[in-house]
Amino acid sequence: MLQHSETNKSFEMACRQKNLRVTPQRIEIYKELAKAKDHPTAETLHKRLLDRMPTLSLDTVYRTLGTLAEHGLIHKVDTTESQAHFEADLRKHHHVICSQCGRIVDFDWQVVDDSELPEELHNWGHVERRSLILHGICRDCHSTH
Amino acid sequence: MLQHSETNKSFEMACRQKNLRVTPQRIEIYKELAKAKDHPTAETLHKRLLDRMPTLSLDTVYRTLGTLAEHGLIHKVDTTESQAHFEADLRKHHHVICSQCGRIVDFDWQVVDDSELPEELHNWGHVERRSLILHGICRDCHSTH
DNA sequence: CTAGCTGCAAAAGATTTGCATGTCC
DNA sequence: GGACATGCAAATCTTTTGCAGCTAG
Repeated sequence: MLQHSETNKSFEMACRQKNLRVTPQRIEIYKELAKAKDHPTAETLHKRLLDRMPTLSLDTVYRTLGTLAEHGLIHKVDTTESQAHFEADLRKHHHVICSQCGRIVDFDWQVVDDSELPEELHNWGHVERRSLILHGICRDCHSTH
Repeated sequence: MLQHSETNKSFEMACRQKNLRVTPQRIEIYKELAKAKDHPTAETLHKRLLDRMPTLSLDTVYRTLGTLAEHGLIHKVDTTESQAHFEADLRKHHHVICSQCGRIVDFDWQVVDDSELPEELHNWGHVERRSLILHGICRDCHSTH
């Protein structure tokens, strides 16, 4: 993740580096995503931003998230759901998803990050990122049920 | 995966076990998915089946895949795409996805299957399945570009 | 200035639902 | 026979696109 108080500056620099214009919408969308811990969808982010930016349109949120993801400034979470979930944290990490409530939680697992990939992949092509998804039932849902 | 020539029988038994009716549509959809190696979408499967079953409707394919996935007879692939991809192979395995062409390829990686999960997950809840997604550019796309 | 972004409205794409009919058990 | 599944059509949900005006660089 782009760091702490630096977040904004780093984001603007990253945009410039990719020839993306720095607009107030992009800054706010990025800031909102960066501070979110719940891997929000475009719609969720849009709702959260409406207070601050009453004229922000949903399609701008979609476009912005798409553009940023395309340029690697944010990530789309590998999810089985119909709505796309996003995150600004670019550090290596993985996700556990509760099949019941759908909540997505981050965790680290260096075994997955650092082990050499299996032989059979050596001539598949170039692997850029490893993303593990654990499926299960979280404690809350399990005790509720 | 339910085995070879047994596929059909096993599938029917699995359905009965889950109290799902065994209908010709379900059998054909499952068979088509089981023999596919490309993790097809509902629409793709539907097209493939239309020759054999001209009256099969797309919404039945959606409903059937949804039902089977819900009961664990097939899996939805954890994908960042808008269209859902399915597979009948229930054995532990993982996926590499080419960001360019979108093709999904299976591979095995026992390190991921067998290593003990990180401490921090011990009180998250109950993890049922591990699904690793590798993102990258496949050899074909890389040489083309 | 001008290429790129935004907002609006409308379209497209993907999936779901209501209902009448048909079929599995 | 009755609960469940299917097919059709229509609705819904999610995302994308065309276009005219606006804005960052």
